[in-house]
Amino acid sequence: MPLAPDAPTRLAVSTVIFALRPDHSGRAVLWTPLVRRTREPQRGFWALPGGWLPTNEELEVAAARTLRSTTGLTPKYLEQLYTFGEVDRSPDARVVSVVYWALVQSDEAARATAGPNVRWVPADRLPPLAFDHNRIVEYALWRLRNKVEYAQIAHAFLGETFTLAELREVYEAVLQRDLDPANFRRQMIASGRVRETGERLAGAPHRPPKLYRYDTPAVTTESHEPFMREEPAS
Amino acid sequence: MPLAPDAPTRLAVSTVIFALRPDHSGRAVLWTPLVRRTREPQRGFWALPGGWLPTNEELEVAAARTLRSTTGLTPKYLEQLYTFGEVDRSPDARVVSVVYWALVQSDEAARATAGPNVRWVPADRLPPLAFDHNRIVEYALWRLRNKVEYAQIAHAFLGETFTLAELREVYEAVLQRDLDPANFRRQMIASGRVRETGERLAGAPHRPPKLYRYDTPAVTTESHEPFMREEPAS
DNA sequence: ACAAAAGTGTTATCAGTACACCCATGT
DNA sequence: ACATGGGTGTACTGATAACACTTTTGT
Repeated sequence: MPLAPDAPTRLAVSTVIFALRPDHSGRAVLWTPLVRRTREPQRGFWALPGGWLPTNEELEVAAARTLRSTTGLTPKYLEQLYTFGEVDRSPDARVVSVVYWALVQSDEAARATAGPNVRWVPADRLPPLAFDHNRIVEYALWRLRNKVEYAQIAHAFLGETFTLAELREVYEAVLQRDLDPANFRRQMIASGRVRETGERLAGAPHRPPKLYRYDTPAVTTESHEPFMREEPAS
Repeated sequence: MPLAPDAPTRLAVSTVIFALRPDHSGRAVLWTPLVRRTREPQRGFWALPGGWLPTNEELEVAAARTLRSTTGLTPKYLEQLYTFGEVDRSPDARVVSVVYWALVQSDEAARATAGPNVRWVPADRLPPLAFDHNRIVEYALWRLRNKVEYAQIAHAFLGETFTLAELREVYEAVLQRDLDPANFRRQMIASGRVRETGERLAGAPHRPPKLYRYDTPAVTTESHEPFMREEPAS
């Protein structure tokens, strides 16, 4: 069905959400929550959480609001990903989607409500999604894997304090390869991304590891993104 | 003036254009063309080329079209930059702008029409622009400077063939620092980004340099962006 | 004592950098 | 011949990677 040239273009906001969950073997892997479409077009298909952009709401706020109302989650990291606007990406109307990507803490993801219209799936084994959402998740995954190597975002999957083994587990899950514990430790400490809390995590049948916290970079050199936010709007 | 919640949100496409031009001392520096606003709001201010998104036109095509119709230029590289949508970025209505950035060849920039409503300015010494366009250009500059270090975009400023000195001049202009000619040569050749044409550039009072051309990477490993285009729509 | 993970030390390799030096051309 | 930029050689340095080894806990 060709679009009338004067038909309005609709503006939507969607978010690709990532969280770490153990897979069947206990290893942490990336999962993403999807919502079932309850109306046409593409009714019944799984899709990214999102919605139309209200005239008086900021893009990032709309992203945080829609993902919370559909999945119950509050992201610890939220960043604009890309704007998808192909003329034919939705069958009925011209829809331009400003897509964000978000990271949520693992324990929040664990207690997340997964009702009949919310489903968590491994991020790299998606079912066929509505519209062009498969491609969007793949791009978000690519961005996450890229960005985790140079930016301080891995701690967004973790709580306030964490051990270096936990942090390394995040990197390994995202990058899908094992990292040398010794070298990882030195790199993290040298990077100044983390700081010791002075406490240790006891209880395991081995030497208790030190606990670290994310170290807000004081006045480091040039940020990686001029207008990056530390905390998402919510 | 507060916006009515049901007022429509308008969708615009704009482009930050970069080209290299010699400054007063003959060194190449980045310039960008601006267009004068001929209607309210912000009439008389200089702004990025752009326009409203037609319902049946692709985003990237709209970017290429509006920049050609206002500046007469055809970009050699065109990529989405970011979507700016703050509620108050335009005084009268909610305007969401999908912004692209473009690189144009130097000789095309040289013969570009610079009428009374088109003005070229050095990219890092902008006058006060309309809306949030200063911030947008700064972000585009940051992206360009970042991306030139890992992606094969520098040749977009040059013609079909070029010497390594010309290519180095591009890098030096973008990065604003001198590069060692010997090391630059080795890095470029080792990267596989360029290939010898077999020809040389004679006529100068010194050893004639070899001419190179951009080497389309055959089946290199993982691209830097899953859905990057090699050629812009136009 | 032992298993297991935390944490340290040491070395090899590689990319980036600095800079000395030779090469080939037009004047 | 000589000035000028093209082009090659080489040595230094810092980051990464590989892996042997020591430390500290619960059982």
